[in-house]
Amino acid sequence: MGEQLGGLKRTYMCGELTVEYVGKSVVVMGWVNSRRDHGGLVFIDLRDRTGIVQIVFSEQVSKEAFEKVQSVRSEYVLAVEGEVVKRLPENVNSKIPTGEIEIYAKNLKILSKSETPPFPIEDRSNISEAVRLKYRYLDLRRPSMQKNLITRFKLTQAVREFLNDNGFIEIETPMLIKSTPEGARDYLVPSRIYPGKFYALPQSPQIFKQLLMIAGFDRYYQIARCLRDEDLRADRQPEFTQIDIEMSFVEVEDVLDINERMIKHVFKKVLDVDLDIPFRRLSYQEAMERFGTDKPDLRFGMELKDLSDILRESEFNVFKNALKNGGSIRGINVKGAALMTRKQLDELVEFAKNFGAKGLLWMQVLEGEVKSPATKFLTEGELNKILERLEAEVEDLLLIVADKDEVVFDTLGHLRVEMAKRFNLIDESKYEFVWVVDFPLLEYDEEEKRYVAKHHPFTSPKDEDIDLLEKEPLKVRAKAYDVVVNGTEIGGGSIRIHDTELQKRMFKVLGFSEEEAWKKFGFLMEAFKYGAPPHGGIAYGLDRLAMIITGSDTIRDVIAFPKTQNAVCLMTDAPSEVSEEQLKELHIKVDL
RNA sequence: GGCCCAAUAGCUCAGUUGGUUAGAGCGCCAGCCUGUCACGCUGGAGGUCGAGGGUUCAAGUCCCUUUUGGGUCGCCA
Repeated sequence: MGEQLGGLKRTYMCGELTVEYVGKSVVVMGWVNSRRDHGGLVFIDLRDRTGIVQIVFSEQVSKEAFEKVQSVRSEYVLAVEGEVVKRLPENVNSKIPTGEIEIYAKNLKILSKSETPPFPIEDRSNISEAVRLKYRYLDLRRPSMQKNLITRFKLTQAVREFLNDNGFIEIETPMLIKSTPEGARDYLVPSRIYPGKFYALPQSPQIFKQLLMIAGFDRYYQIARCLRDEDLRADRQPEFTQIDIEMSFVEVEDVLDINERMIKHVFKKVLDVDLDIPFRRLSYQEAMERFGTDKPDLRFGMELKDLSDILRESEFNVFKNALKNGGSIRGINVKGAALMTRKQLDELVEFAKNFGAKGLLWMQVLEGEVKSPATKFLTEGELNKILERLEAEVEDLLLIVADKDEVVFDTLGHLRVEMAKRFNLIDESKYEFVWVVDFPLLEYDEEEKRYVAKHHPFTSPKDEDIDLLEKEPLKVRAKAYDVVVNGTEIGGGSIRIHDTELQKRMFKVLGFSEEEAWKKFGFLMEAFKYGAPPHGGIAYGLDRLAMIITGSDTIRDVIAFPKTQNAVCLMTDAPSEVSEEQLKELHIKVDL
């Protein structure tokens, strides 16, 4: 059994001891990072969240402590009382901040023993995700994970600081809410009191924040947990956190402006990075045409170029069909990549097919010739114009896709990023922010055979496009915006509809009958009747933002207890079966 | 739901064309060591090769099924 503290007080954290403390009697507490036993002399590196300090045990200092330390092993929890001593110059460890001093141990308490941990508690070993998640509390003991969670904390502090100073009020909204159509699959919670009825867990506080605006809170924020029952990715967890913000009496520019200032504040506070504001702005249309995506990575060029006009008269069937079907022909220029092998090129074609492209046309621009499966189908004039349009030079690789616009953009957009990664074109030290604005309000859902909201059904159309709502729904642009950094969408929002009539028209376009709309969103429509201010806001993916700021590859590394790709918690084994009694109480029969 | 990668000692991995008793580094255990800090030296323990089935004289290795972890497309307003 471990010893009790017995009144012993910690006086310093391990990482804060420096030469300034030489001569002081101190008490430190922490975990054994490592033990180096030299027989007559034992070194222990003691670790807490602030760092590591070396403790020296020898018979001369304390026979009792020296004898006690013989049994100490990795990850034992110790309290050490001793004197801070300056190390001899030849013994200084310049790799750690406390490396100029050490503690001569006079008194040792073994507060807790530890079995040998399943993996070493250090940053340099890369342990499989499964083992890390099963022993998450040990994984979180590693310095890099501690740093990540502390950075995340600083991030939320900086956000709160800014919003508090700018008149925003933090308000909580319910977790047990009404299930509404549209959007992601809900997590459901059965009601015990009302057999057969369910609450939903919120996908976001969207409707509640709008109701808070109607209630007159004017500026609201919340760091809110959101839940969506959809398939996971490196940057998606079933539960995640949003920085949720809403403001009254504002237009698009007002929202963008205050958010730029907030992001600038946060980056300064957390990373000491000075961002230039205002951020660049791109319309959705322009983002798609130049980068093939609505979340462009602006740290490098390689922009898409439209070749349709050049190939208008082409006899090549691939081009002809694409244009005939209302599509386009576009390409990118991968500088200096011409010398790829045939196998690598074939792999690129396969890569392109992932995004629905039927093929990918490559052109190797070589000294005096262009190697490509397409050259024989092109006139010399066409070829030269393509080279000119893509600013091709010797050793460049041109990649061309002809298809529906949607497929062309998606394929080239992904190829652009993939090639930039392969050829190391990305400056990792940069933060390239951009607002993508003027999103389409609606898109057509082939499965459901109806229009669906691209953002959400409360998003306001642009004033000048309102009249197109019924006539040409796909042409209506929204007062919606996303903030993108380095190719990752970290936040998005919109100015909302605050008018009952317009909201009704919107529901109608979405294919809801009056009754349906009223049944699902009646409380909101009702609220609109009593004086709704113009309002809008934004929501950030806090986890993604933390991922960017810490330079992590996955949001799991900035979440204390994440789930696997199959939405399982390996530590607690959730989800799990529940007792018959629990099910009975909820009037639920499991049908497997 | 589709596609791709991985699974061998506690951890990270190697294991050739199917062929003797499955290896390495780290960790662990024991002994030695008063200046290490990825301590060192000597010795030792440790394996259901993810699981099931098949082919074969013989399977970690080939085939099928399956489970788990990861990546990705669909999906995620």
